[in-house]
This record gives sequence, C-alpha cells and structure tokens, in this order.
Amino acid sequence: MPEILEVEFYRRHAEGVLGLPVLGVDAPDPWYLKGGLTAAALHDAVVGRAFVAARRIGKLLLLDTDGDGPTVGIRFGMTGRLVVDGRAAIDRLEYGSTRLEAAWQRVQFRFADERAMTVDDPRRLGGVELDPDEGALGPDALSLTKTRFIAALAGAHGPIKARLMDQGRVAGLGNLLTDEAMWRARIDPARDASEIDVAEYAALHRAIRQTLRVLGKRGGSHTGDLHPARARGTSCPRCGGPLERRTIGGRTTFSCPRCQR
DNA sequence: ATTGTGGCCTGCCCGC
DNA sequence: TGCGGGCAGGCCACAA
Repeated sequence: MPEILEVEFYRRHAEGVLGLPVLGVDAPDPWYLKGGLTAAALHDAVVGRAFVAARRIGKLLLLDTDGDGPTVGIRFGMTGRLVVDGRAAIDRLEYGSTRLEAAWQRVQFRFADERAMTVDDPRRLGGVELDPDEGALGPDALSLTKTRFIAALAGAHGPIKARLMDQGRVAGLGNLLTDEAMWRARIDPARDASEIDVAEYAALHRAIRQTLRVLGKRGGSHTGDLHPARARGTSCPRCGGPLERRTIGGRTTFSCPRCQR
C-alpha cells in the first residue's frame, strides 16, 4: 500500500506536470472529495491555474497552485495510485492491482496536448481535499532527526507500534514499514511507548532511517527483509525462530519474539 | 487530551 | 467452474 516511500515516488511523478495550466477537472465520485469539497468547487479552484510545487508530508501529497490559489491535498489510502500521462509511478502495489480501470479514476486533472494527472483508487479509501490541515501531521519520517523523533514520542502511551503509525506524531509510517523498522531495531512492537528508554528510541530512529533508505532503494514498502514472512507459520529471517502474528494498534503485526524485546 | 475501537471501501484469494 | 466469506489497512468518527 502507499506508505511514505510510494507517496514520495508519486510526488516526483507529479513534478512532471508542474507549470502546465489546468484545462479541466473530472471528479466523478463525490465520495472521494473530502472536507465538503464538490466537483464544481474543485473545478473553480484549479482550472486556469497551474501546479507550481509538489510537496509531501508523510503520506499526504500537496500540490500548490499558482497565485493565491489553493493547495490540493491527496491521500491515497491503501490502493491509490498516481497516473501521469497514462503512466503509473509504481507498477506493483501491495494489496492493490496492476490494472488501471477507467472506473477506478477518482479525480483527473487535464492539461493541453492530451496530458493528464489521475488519481486511481479501486477501493476508494483515499481522498482529495483543498488546503488540508498540514499542522495536524507530525514531522516527516524521511527527514526525521533523532532529536525531533524523541520529542515526537515524548509522553506517549500505548503500544509503541501504534504510536509510530500515529500520523500526528510521526508522519509517513504505515503498517509494513513499521513492522520492518521494529524488527530491525529488535524492539517488541507491543511494548508501551512510555517504557522505551532513550537508547532504544535512538536505535529505533536509526532503524527507521535505515528501513526508509534501504527499502526506498529497493523500490517500496513491500521490499523489506521481513516482508516475505508476512504469512502464518513463517520463521524469522534473522534467527529462524517462529514469527508471531498479532493485532497491535488494530493492525496485523508480525514480529520475532526471540529477536524483539 | 490522548488513546482505543469500529467501520468504511472493494479487489483478490482461498476453500468448498 | 463458480461462489461466498474472509482479508487487507489508511483514515476518520466516535467512545472512553
């Protein structure tokens, strides 16, 4: 699913249409428009303008328009893809589909010469809104310093994994990346955040940085060392011991009870 | 205020 | 071969 790495690929993909005046907007699915946005309002807000910057905070893609125009915020849920001129930024999406069905097009921005940027989302778990609340998100995981990471988790309670996936504390980590980082840091995802000491938070920060760097190079959040073992009855790729499958923070969690303490 | 839970959505996969 | 049920999880509303 799109986690921070995939959305960063989408962001770079979106840079291909910067500066092009928007000629038209299609938004056939009202459910996909969030924060009271309507297809007519979206049309009025962006047609005649150009996107001038493609930013990203965590999993939220932000497209700034020129002049005093609004910022278009796009969330991709777990199956959303960004298609520019008929080409997807990512071919394979875990739990998604490789197909591009016309019925899955939720929002499309059209430019001259038949060019277009489309949000394609079979399961409709994503959404588009104008001027999203950027302040509700914590520091971005791809540019996260150790100091800001520790500050972001200060005072947190509950399973550490749930807090890492809390976008208000750290923005960008989803289920797969969090499991991979916790496995690399050798910390039990069920432990209470308030009982993790500073040295462990430093190790966790290093593991997050490493996970994002390595999996980013490999091509996405589904390329982790732990990922092939995300099935019942599998063993730890490090120690060979049996992996544990639990629900933590409402999400399916794989961890190694021998390696992770 | 912060954390926990359920539901949304629908393609896909497994078992019968 | 077809079909039904379970599963996937990012995000939000709501509860505690």
